[in-house]
Amino acid sequence: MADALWLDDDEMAAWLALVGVVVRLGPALDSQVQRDAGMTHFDYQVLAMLSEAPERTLAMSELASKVNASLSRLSHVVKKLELRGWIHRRPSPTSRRVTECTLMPAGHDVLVEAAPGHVRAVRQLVFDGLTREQVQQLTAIASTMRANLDDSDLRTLDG
Amino acid sequence: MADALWLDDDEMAAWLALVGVVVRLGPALDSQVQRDAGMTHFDYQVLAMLSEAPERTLAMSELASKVNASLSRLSHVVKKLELRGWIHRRPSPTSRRVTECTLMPAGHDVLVEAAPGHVRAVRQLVFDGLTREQVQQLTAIASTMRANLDDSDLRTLDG
DNA sequence: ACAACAAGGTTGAAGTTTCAAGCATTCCGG
DNA sequence: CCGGAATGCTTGAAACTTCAACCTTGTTGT
Repeated sequence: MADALWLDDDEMAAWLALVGVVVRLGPALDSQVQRDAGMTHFDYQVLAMLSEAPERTLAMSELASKVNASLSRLSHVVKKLELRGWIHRRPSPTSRRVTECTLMPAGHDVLVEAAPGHVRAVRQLVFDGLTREQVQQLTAIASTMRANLDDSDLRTLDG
Repeated sequence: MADALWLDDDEMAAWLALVGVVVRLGPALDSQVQRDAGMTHFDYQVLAMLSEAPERTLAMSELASKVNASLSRLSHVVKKLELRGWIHRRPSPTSRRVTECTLMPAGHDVLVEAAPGHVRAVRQLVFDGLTREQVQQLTAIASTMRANLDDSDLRTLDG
């Protein structure tokens, strides 16, 4: 391990800027959705994914992977959303170990009401001031990083 | 506000890629530092910032802003780290309402031990596979987003 | 001086996330 | 067809974060 050195200037600048964004983006989206719809950004994503699914229904596992969450986290959150009457859970007819979640009308309504504000927020917080070129650069960069992150899950990072 | 439309294809690609990164980066760093040093990435940052400060000492407020945290969050965490003997808190001699945190030798030791692994992780997770140009692009892009995010804190995003 | 207000911090409760364990169901090799 | 392993999901406890309330100390305006 010859590379125990810290980052060079360019990298450090990028690192600090990135951390600044990562640390603020979540909370910023959270507080916007919270204000507009009384729920978490994560709750919102769950409803949004269901609304785009066929029958507005997905198995827990599929839903979990779409919202980048652990099954455990999702299970807790879905329980909460079910209590609010926004989602319904039932054992799948086709396989007795899967649970299907369906977006209820009440959930769809609240989603529809929250959506415009959320879109505006994403535009303002993320894309405002970026050129079209930068948007494409961002895609490339983030995709590379995403691949790095996925790799490390497997090769537990030890080297 | 005529723009209640969702994102176009380029933007959507960037958005998904970005969310994928944002959602994985924190946990990935967390689990690395957890494994190597039995603490959170956030704990690590606190120790790291103190280690770079003059006298290895900072006021709570300064420390909070360096690690991008609320004072409340920091207070809870510092209490925990103090219990572990890594940090010491004392009222400032110069102003009776500020509390100073100092990194203790034990804290420094644990930090030194964790640092190389952390640096390796950041390199592998973030910079691996990026060209030098992309690193600079990233800085520009993230800085713009950071500015957007900071603005929105003030103008509460209502339009 | 004095009242109001801002700044620096802490705390407890409530909400969220993670962690480890557990249960039932399905798949697979022999 | 049997036993083991993997899959899908839930749960309770522990850890963490946020939120609102509160205390104390400085500051400001009058």
